Amino acid sequence: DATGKRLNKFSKSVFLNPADMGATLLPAVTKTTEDKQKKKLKSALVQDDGVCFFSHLNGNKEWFDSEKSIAIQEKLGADLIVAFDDHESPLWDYETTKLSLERTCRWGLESLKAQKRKDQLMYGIVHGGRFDELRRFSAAFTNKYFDAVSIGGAYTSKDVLFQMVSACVPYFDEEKPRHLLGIGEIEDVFESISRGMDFFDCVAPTRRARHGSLFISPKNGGRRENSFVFHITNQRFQTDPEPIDPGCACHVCQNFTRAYLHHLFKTNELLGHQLATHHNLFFITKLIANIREAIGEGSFHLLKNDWLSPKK
RNA sequence: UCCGCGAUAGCUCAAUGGUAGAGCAAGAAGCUGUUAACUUCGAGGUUCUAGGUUCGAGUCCUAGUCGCGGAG
Repeated sequence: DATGKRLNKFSKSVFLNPADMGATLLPAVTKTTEDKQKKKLKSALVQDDGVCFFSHLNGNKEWFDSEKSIAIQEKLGADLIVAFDDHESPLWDYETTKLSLERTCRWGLESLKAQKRKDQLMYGIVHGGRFDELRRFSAAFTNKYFDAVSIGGAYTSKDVLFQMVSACVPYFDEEKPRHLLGIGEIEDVFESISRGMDFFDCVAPTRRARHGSLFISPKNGGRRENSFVFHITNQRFQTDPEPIDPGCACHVCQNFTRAYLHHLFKTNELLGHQLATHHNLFFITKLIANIREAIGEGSFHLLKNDWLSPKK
C-alpha cells in the first residue's frame, strides 16, 4: 500500500517490532515539542522565534527553536521526523489559537530550512484547535509545504477530534503519509483511519499497560464502552487461569496466566509492567496489521464493524 | 503472685470529657504528541467485656479478659 512503499525509502530503523519479538525492525519517528500544560514545571515562555524553558533536572534556563529541534532529530537519525510546532491549548479562544497557529506555520518553514539531511521525511503539523476555519487553513498550508502531514493539538472530546480530522483530510495529497499525533485509543484509531489517516503515535498502550489495563479483543469482551481493556488488578482475576486475551499470539499470552499477572501487579513486581507492556504493544501492532490487510482486501468496514459494533 | 504499660477500621496508629480520623491494605474508576512505576473515588466501627460517675465517656472510676515489660 501507499504507506508501505513510502516507508521502504527509509532503511535505518531503530524500533524492535513487538509482534515478532524484534525479528523485523520498524521505522522510527522522532519529534521534539514544547509542552506548557504540565503544572509542576516552571512555565515555559513561548516567544516568536522559539521557547524558553527551565530544565526539570537542574533548573537551568534552556532555549529551544526549530533549528535546534531539527538538529537533534537529524542526529538521532529517525526515518521520519516532525517539524517544530506550538502546542495549543483546547481552552484558548479563536484569537489566541490563531496567533499560535501563525507561530506553528513560521516554525514549520524554519524547520524545512534547517533540514540538512535528505534521507529523513519531515512531517508538518496542522493546528488550529477546535476552529474549523483555522484547521482548514492549516491543513492546506501544511500540505503545500511538506511531503508528509500530521495533525496535532489537544482535544476536548472525541467528537471534536473526529470533526477536525474530517475537516483536514480533504486538503491532503493522496500519496502523502498522514500522521495523527498523540492518538490513540483503539476506537479512535478505527475512526481516524475511516477518515483517511495512516499513522499514529500514542502513550496509551504502554501507559495503560503500566497501570494494569490490558487490551482484549471483541471475542473476549473488548468493547468500545470499556476501551477494549480490562483491569488485571480486579479481584476476579486472582485465580483466573486464562491468558490475558485468549487467542492472542504474543509471548505473554502464550506463557502466562491472568492470575500470574494479577499477582505481579498486586505485589508491585515490575515484571508485571514489562509483560503487560509487551502484550499491549503486540496487540495494537497486530491490530494495525490486520487493519492494513483488511484495507488491501477491501473489507475494512467489516473489520471495523466487528470491533466497534459487534453482534450480540 | 505483685507492679507498670497497652487494647480504637483487615494492619500500624490518632482523637483538651462534646459529631471517632489518617496512612497502608482491600474494593472500584480514570489515563490519548509520557517527568516510567500515576491520579481519583467510595466502602469499611457495639472504640476488649461488664458495671459506675456525668446532661454527655474512646477518654474518668471499679472489676474482669487478653497482650507486652519488670519484680519475686
